[in-house]
Amino acid sequence: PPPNVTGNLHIGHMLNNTIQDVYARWKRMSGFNVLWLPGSDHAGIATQTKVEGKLRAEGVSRYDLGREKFVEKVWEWKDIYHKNIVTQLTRMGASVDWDRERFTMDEGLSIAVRKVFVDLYKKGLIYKGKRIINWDPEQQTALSDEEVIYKEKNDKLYYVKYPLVDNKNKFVIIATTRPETMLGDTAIAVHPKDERYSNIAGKKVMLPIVDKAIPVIADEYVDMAFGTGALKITPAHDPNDFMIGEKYSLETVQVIDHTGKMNDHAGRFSGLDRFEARKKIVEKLKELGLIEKIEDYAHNVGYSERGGAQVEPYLSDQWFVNMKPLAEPALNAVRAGEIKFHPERWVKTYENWMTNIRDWCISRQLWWGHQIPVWYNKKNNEIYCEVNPPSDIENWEQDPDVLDTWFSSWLWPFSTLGWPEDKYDLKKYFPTDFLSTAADIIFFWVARMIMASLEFTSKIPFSDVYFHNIIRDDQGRKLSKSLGNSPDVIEVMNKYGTDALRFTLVYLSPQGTDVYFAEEKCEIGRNFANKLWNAARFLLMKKEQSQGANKPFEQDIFDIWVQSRLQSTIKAYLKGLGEYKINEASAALYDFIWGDFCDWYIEVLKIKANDNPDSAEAIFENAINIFEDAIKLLHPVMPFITEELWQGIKERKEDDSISISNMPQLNESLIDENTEKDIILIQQLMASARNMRAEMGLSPSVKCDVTVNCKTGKDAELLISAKNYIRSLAKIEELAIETKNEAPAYKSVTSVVGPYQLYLKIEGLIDVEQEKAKLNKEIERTEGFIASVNKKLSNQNFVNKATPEVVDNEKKKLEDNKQKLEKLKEHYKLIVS
RNA sequence: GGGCGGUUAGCUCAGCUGGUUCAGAGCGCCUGCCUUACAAGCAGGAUGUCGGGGGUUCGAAUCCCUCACUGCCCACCA
Repeated sequence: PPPNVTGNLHIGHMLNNTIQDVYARWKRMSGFNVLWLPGSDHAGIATQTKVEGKLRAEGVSRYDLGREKFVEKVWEWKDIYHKNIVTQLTRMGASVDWDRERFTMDEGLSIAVRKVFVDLYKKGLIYKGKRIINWDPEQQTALSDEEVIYKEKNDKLYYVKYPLVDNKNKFVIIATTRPETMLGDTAIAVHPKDERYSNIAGKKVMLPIVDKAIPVIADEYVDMAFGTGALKITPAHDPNDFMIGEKYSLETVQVIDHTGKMNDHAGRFSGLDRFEARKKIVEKLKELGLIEKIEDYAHNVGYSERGGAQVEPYLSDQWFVNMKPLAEPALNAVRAGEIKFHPERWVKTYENWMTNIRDWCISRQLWWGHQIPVWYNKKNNEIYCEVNPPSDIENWEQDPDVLDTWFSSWLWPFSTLGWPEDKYDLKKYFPTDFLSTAADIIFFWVARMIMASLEFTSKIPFSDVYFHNIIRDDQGRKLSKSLGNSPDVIEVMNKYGTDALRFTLVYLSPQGTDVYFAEEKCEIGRNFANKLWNAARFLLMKKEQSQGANKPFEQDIFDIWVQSRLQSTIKAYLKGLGEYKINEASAALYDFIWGDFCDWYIEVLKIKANDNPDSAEAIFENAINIFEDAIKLLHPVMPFITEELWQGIKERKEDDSISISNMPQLNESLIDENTEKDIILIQQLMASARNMRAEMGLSPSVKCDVTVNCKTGKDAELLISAKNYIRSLAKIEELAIETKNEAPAYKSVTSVVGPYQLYLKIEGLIDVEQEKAKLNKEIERTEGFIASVNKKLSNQNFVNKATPEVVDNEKKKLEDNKQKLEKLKEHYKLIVS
């Protein structure tokens, strides 16, 4: 999807491009031929506005330059910003195919635009019509409905008295927010059932100031409850009034011109700005005693999305696309699930818009854009609409308007691949698979691409659409230049690293939410990168130190475990990416690499290598292989550091790259849930031992003695298999693993972990009172737990209705905790004695 | 007016196809560690009536209803 050429990459683009890059790299490493086609959009109004602004600062207007010169200036601007975008995309590591880069005003894309226009015109789906459209009086161009942003504004509601023609002492009072348009009133409307006006409907009132008699019509459109129940009708300056005007064949009188100033029909107000005129007209009405009252009134007012000017409903000749026929197949494609939205809820939004779709105003009175391929014959007003200009060009004049930017963007998925020619790229890469975009352009762009694709290629443009998160600042405010809360992406990359930023963004972005971002959050990614770096450095160092110690080593429980964890991680990773939950995929990697591999496996290997010096190199080589798999999985998110590490951990061929290596395949047979559970138990046991040490105030350098009473021989075996690791990692000198059920002879503190009762030997005195209190608390908690399980099990409903496994589980819980309670009580006695 | 979200530890959020990885993570905070990869680190710890109320169920953070607050989108009454 093409970014605009109007400015710099911001943090939202960064997220969007990272997401796209993750999918491109992931699929590429999974054996697919991936095309990620870069490009940029000429962004008609936005760009023209910027360039005009720049010229204005130099004291030049576009009219001074003339159309041709001005457009040249815009191309110059485009070149600068385009370079900027390329630099930034490269910097963030986007693995796009630069050879296929496109711009919406390329020759090829321009042909596609003209072809589409001509086809639609010939099919009768494009027409020119005089309508009320949204007019930007500053840019002096028409806008589509989607380009108008409504904001609440505090205004006034003016109550104006219109005298009856046949009785100048009687009035109809209308309420309006826009008194300046009254000069163009051609009727007054009331509701047919409104008794207040039943004897007035059909009569005439005098339009004040203008002193013209206008009819009072009765129409059900009028809301009796609003204002006075009487509505002034200004067909030239209000879309609803225009409708009523057509219905009753009312005259349209235009009083505001294309610059937002009052025109000649405004009489003595002619030449005034619309807002200035409002004041003057209200003054005049006051003078005439025709203002009943003025109230404060908050209402929604439309502004130009790009320029910010208050939009004027304006009657003019414009080009429109009849959207209904295009919308229907596009709606069906999404409803039928041919195109899937993620998150799915956007389907409703899409349906809602598509079912109420209105004609699209595509002509813009700008100079920057695709000029409409329509020529008018200078002599006979004949119309010529073709991709190429007429041969006798001197006899024709081209329509001066350009097309809405989106009229080229909506062709992007196929116009960039050579359409309308059916070349290799189009055959090979179209339809595409994946679109990632911001939800705010679902109507502007996504919906229209679907419509255009179906209309012109009979194919859907893409099968999956991901609406990415909106990035806000850490207080939840929108990022904006005026607030100064939009981080400079390049600066953030300089400070924390590109990979850190990329990782942080996707890690913090759960599907379908707004993300509160602050650059400090990049510490997450930076620290993670640092961890990776150090882990790799350590593994390599160890491997080198133990060169030649290649004796095969025995796989122990931790070796089986780490393989299982790796496979479980791959599974979660694939699931996350498949469901468009990149945060879950990246969290799975983060947890595995940091929590499992670094915190536990590497620590275990230190011990293992010490115990088996002949196998040391083999042990670390094996670890490096696992690490290599992990960084391959991570590569799509953190391309730079993973490449660097991948090159470093093994000998590589020149020109080889992790980005074209193969993703590790999921091997579910290596997932061993029992071993994973066993290791969790061992980890908990160690944590408990460490905790007891800490609570006893043992210095980390002091070793201690521990006895563990196991419930069964099998439980004991598990500990024996990890005995050395437990001793080392929990700093235990003597570790006695017993299956008997009595406390050791030495003085100790105790704790219970699953089937294990731990006793930590205490030298000297212990604080009996403190220990008693602790035990009491634990005993109470256990008793409470037993009571609640008992209650559950004595509930016949539970026993009968819950699944057998759940009931058995409860029974087991009860049994375990009863034993635990017993042991705790025994120990309590021991301490007290 | 219509539609769609959100409300879980001080902060930012996971969990939401109902039942021990069901109360979690990161940051922040407290304690102790320069343990021979990493102080951007390691070990340990504290903190929540899972927005209020009601319902369904043997069982609800998880499903339903309702209220409150909050964000967004669409339409727009002059």
